[in-house]
Amino acid sequence: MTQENVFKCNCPLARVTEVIGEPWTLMVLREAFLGTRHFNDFERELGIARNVLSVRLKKLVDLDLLERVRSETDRRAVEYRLTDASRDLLPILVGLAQWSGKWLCEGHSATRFVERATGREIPRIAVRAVDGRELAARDVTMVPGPDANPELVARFERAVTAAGDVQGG
Amino acid sequence: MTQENVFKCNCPLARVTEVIGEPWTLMVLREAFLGTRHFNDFERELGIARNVLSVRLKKLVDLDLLERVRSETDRRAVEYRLTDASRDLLPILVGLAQWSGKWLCEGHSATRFVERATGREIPRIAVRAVDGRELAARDVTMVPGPDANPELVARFERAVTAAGDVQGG
DNA sequence: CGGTATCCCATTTGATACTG
DNA sequence: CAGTATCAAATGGGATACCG
Repeated sequence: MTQENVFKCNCPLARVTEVIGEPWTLMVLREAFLGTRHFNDFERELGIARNVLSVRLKKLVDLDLLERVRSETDRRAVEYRLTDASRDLLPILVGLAQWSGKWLCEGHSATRFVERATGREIPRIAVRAVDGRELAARDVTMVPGPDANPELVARFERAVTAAGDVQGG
Repeated sequence: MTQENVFKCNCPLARVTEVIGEPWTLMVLREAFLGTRHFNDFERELGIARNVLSVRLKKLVDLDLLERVRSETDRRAVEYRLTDASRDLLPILVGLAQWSGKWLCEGHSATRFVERATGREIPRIAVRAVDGRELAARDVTMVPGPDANPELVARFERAVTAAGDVQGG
């Protein structure tokens, strides 16, 4: 099977690789969150090749993660702006940065996320139950939804009957 | 500048692309969360080429995201198990799946995350302040930590002075 | 079972030059 | 400013065969 087939399956995690799986894309989004709006600024800040940047921006616009609008102040300029969808990525970006800082950067703290109003650090992103309790990996499980493909459903059932510790390890 | 240089900078978000940026890696982790432990099972479930899988597993072990242990039941078999670091990715995976389900899969619900004990759906992953309030993009900002590289620090300062809406758009 | 080695091929990147 | 066009080079995936 080829990569593409897996990604086209009904798994949302697979589909998300379209976005964050592409090299540079996460960095482009970071820039957008940092306030970068213009093609040339993305290029300069990231040092990305112009053709690659062009393709990435197009795709992000296609996916509705960036909005391409003509600047109001300078009619010749174009601005790439965050959308509701990309703004909704904030918990992911914060979570990724926190996780990376903890497990990949080994104590280095290059970036911290803080609440703008108070300056206080954002607590770790966590999985919580409806009542707010924090949940560990073993407390959580995936179940197939109505649109799951039959293969995945079968796998879930096998996994559940085979062992209780699907998550934990 | 080449891609590698950017990623080697002190940005945790950049470093994280080493993990989730590689094609297949997210899928391998998904499999591990689903209980897959053996080389041949990863291969079969994902349809990934063996050489690629080999490289991915090695890297994940290198990064301490998988632990390679000899099976206790069958001495010849090898098991790849989740580690504390990879288990700590749960909020990210849940968040990504939720986000993808909402913005990429357009109403399709192939997978749902539920609390194992109650079967109730996991609420959306969110950024919260220390007191538990949910924060929006505009409420959050990044600040350079002690180990930030000077360039990023300068950019933050420029961004802050230039506009109040670094995040919002 | 758990890989490694090899080959071929497609894609993609980066650099650069050019355009409206 | 905001791209497009082109090209050489590197990378990286897939398939397959082989090995302890």
